[in-house]
Amino acid sequence: MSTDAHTRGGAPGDSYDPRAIQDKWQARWAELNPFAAVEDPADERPRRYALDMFPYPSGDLHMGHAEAFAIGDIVARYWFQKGYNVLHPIGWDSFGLPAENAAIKRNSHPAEWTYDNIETQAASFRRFGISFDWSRRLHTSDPEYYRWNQWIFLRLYERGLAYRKGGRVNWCPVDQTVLANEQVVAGHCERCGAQVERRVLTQWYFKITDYADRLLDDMAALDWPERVLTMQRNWIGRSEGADVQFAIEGRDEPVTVFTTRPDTLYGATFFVVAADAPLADEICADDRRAEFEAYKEQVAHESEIERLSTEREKTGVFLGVHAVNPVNGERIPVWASDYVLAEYGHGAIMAVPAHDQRDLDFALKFGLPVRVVVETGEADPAETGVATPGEGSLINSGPIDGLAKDAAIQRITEILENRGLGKATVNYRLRDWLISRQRFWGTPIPIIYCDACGEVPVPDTELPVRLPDNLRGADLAPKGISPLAAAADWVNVTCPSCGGPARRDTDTMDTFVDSSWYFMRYCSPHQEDGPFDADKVRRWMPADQYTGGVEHAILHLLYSRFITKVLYDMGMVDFTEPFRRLVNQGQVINQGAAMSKSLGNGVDLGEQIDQYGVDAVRLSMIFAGPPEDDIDWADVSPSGSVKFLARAHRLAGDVTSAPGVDFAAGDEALRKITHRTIDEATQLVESHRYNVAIARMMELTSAARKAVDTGPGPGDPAVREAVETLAIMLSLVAPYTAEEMWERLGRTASVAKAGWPVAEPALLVRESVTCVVQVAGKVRDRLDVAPDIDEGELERLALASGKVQAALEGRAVRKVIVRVPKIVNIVPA
RNA sequence: GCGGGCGUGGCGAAAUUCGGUAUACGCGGCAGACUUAGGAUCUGUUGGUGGCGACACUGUGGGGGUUCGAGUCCCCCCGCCCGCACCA
Repeated sequence: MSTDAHTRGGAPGDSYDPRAIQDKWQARWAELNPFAAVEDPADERPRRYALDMFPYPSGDLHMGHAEAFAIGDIVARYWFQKGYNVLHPIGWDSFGLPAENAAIKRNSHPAEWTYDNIETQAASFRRFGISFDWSRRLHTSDPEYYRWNQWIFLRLYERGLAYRKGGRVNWCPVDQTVLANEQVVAGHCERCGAQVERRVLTQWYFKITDYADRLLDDMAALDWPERVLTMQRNWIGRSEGADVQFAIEGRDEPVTVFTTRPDTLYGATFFVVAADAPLADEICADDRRAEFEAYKEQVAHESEIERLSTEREKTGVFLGVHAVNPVNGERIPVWASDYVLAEYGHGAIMAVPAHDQRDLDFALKFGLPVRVVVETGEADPAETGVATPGEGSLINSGPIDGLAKDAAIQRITEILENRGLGKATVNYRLRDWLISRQRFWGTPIPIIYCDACGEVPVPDTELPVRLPDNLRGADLAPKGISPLAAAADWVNVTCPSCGGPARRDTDTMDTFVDSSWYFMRYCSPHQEDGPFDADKVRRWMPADQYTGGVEHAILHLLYSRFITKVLYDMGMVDFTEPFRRLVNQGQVINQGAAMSKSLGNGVDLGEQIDQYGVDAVRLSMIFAGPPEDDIDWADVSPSGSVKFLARAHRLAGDVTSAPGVDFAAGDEALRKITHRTIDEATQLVESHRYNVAIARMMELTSAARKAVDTGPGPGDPAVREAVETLAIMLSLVAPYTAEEMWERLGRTASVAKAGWPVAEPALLVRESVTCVVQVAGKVRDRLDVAPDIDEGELERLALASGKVQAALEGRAVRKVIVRVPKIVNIVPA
């Protein structure tokens, strides 16, 4: 017999050996399959859908995955314990660039790397003890999955929501593909960090802008973190205002500008066109051409960083032409500048320097006039250099003089509309979703180009358009066009419409298309005649909780909401929002910084598990703080978690009463603690304060220990009740230990389905409570009183206290506030 | 600059719903028990200052306010984190 510490203080076999327990129960769970969702429509238990953001299969699971899935698993396991019919699926977001890069490097096919990693992660998930329904596993790179991406694409195409257009797009020079606006962060590629370039290309788009208002309005009903909702709101960027037409001298067509302040139209003293907009080129006067071209060149070469700096001085050139203010006929000079964005609004603005800081900066730099048209009571902007964008009454503005801002906006808009010179309108920052990618490892776009028929959709019956399997290694190296273009056999097809020679689209879809509906596929993952079974989706969706990282606050979550609304409009689903509640877990960091190779502060999940066991790692993550807070692994004590779990485990071995014993005969003091713990822990779990719930479990553990050692003893039924309660509650975070405890208690697996305990109200009643007695707001005494003590009696007791009298120092009592039974505050004169 | 969030012991954090014992629970520290030993385990203790002590004073970023009573509500300020960033 070894002198191993764990064997002291208990019978042989009492040692807590996480690894042995893990191996044992992993095998048992594989047989029991306790977490399969039940599809039987006759099953009338409440249904719950616990959804986790599915992983990308890059290598093994890491600490971040562990935390996210541990949190999601608490919710799922709690619902299982409550007896609900729970859907808790898992799959892989398995298309994407890293697989392609790995294939190039290893001279192999992306599928090899991808599916190897999926197997690695699947094994790790099983080891990590997550309560998945493994029968629903899906991979977006399977043809059985991506054929439905293509099917959904075609439905959008039919509805005019998928369309091709030419235009300036974001191009990542490293990944050699275009990017959606959402994938450009501060001018850099969201994935690889390279500085994004501009290219003019014809690409496929999804018309998400048609849904801008619904995407905004429907947020009201979502139980999501405020910051995510705010980010989405900002991203959509709705602003109300008016389009106003300005005639340009020498141009037949007027030019429209968007403004949120049509009330300041009389204050427009110049006009600015985005330097890189075609309009600037078109209207530039001959004698200004050279100067303009030089400026355009300069703008084209400045880096994003320079461009984005708000500190930077304004630049621009006069284009030698004039615009005419539609309301007063005034001629104002037209300038070109890079502070006006070609992509937003109409790429041109009316400049009102008195009431817009950017316009004022420009006016002061180039000596343009400043005219105040809103009397705000502030100093003259031309003098101070500070624009006055606030409220006030209109001046120098003809028919709208004297009106307040809102009335003025309304009036001037009417005038413009009546004269056909403008109209009230809404503008959005949101752009359509660019989904084409010039890469291989993704869903082929199901479109064929025919010289005779043009753009022809692949018929549904010919789906899926499979990726060719003869491209590998260097064939996939980025060339600026899709590697698929090199697969001549694949590209050249006959036109589905006329039978003539035709070519496939060689781009693949953004992988965010794959992930924008996978949560519906989980409801019927093997469906062969559609993306999902509508009845089943109606039954399970929307997801009750969605757990994952905040990095998807805009991209994935916005796209998923959009696709859901499109499917709703198609009559395929009966809900308009896919995720009721969203939980963003914090990051796992180490020593104050994100884990990174360059810092050398990485923590390996597998090593942590080897050292402390799965349960201790999970417990440490959950106990460290609220789910949304970052966890600094340097502040966490997994060995402390092991200690606690070993204590709980030992307790289960100490219980000597038989399973099924009548708890009512047990020690009342311990029973009260148990039931109070049940009551509090239940509320805590439901309000997602898992760290506090664990604190309550620790207290129950200590109470049970005391009862065994120095109280009613290990045979008391109350001890069994306490330890069984502990095992069930612990099963949410430490499933292996809980299962082993359950078995040691003589119960039958699985503890995961044992049923969440219910507190008996009679045991929640307190015999006495502590009443705090304050004098002038300071605590002077504590009294043990009956919970139902009456006010007069409590006041009398409080005043009778020697400590209170001492604190009063003979002063008269002016006032006594009594809040039975918890507090008495005595206010001296 | 705009928007969102936050600030509590040596550390991670409780208490914030609905104003009512600030620091639960854990880590770390200190002391003790059991030990050949302890980096195991168990027990006790642990905000600060003063006092042998019962205790007293003080304490939730700073300042002010409301209240019998404020970590919690209101106003101002300071600091930190996140998002957006010339969006007309």
